[in-house]
Amino acid sequence: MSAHRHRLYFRLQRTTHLLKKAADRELIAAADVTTAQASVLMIVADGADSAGVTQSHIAGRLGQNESAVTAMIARLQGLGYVERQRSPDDARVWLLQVTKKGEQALANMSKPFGEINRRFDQALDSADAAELAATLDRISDEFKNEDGEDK
Amino acid sequence: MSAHRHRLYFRLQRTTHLLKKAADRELIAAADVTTAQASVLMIVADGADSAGVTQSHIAGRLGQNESAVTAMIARLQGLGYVERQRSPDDARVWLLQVTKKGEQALANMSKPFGEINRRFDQALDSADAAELAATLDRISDEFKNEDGEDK
DNA sequence: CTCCTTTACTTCACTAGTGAAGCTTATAAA
DNA sequence: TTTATAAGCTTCACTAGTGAAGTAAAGGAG
Repeated sequence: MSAHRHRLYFRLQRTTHLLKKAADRELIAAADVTTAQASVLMIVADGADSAGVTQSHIAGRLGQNESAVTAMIARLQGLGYVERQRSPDDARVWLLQVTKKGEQALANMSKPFGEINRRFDQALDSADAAELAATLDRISDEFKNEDGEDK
Repeated sequence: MSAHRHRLYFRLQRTTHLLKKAADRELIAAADVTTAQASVLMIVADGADSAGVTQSHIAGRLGQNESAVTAMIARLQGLGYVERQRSPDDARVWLLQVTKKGEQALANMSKPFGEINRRFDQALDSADAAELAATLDRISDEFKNEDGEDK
């Protein structure tokens, strides 16, 4: 009954929504990307060593459908932040890479993200932050399992 | 640096997204409403005593724009879950009320919500739940302030 | 009483996601 | 080898939000 008593679903939803709204404003102002675009861009940049990241990898990372990634990559391509080319090994998959313009956008993000994190740390002390991260991971584990990739 | 170290923004986003996805599936199956619709319906039902709830009240509660509420109420009206009539005191405002069909939907929600909360409680003990609620409220307070109504 | 600002809601173009259905390419089994 | 099944991506119709711009009614100086 604890979750019900604390209305955890609604609190989580509302807090995350507020945070996204604030973060989107700062990111758009400073780097001309949304937070959703930033997440994808960072995942692509992360796998830069491995000669390209696939769309299904991104979907798995974010817990989203592949159709969402298709649409997002189309927007990022349109903005000139990522490029894609067919994998030589598998004719179904696209390998994604961040363009120069994408790198620039990533660089421009660090300041607004720093600002967001500063505000986070203002609301939370170090122990709270660690506790929150652990709690969120436990909830994710509980709810990802219906169709959930991990890793 | 604590927030950064724990990638709190991404964890919060991902966990909330996963949770919404799971909750939407259960709610749609059992009550034929989405979680977003459920939130609004519950707020309208909450203010049932006061002869009607305004749209801006809902927007303030959820931390959303009024334009989002306009669209949502239109959908809920189309589904037959809410009704609205002009306030006698103020010709600008609509007073919202839950219909019989809406009450039925609310009744049908309690089982799936119970299920969601059961899974929550499986991942979290009682102390974690209280701690999480408090932490989320602190974050909300920190980020709602740019254009934030409270109450 | 008029003018000005604020409040309540709407409209529009846009981003961002879901789930179902479909296409193409890989892969494994008979 | 054929053939069935799975994997990677796409398309479609839909929900749900943002922010900017607009309309109409209320309220508060002067």
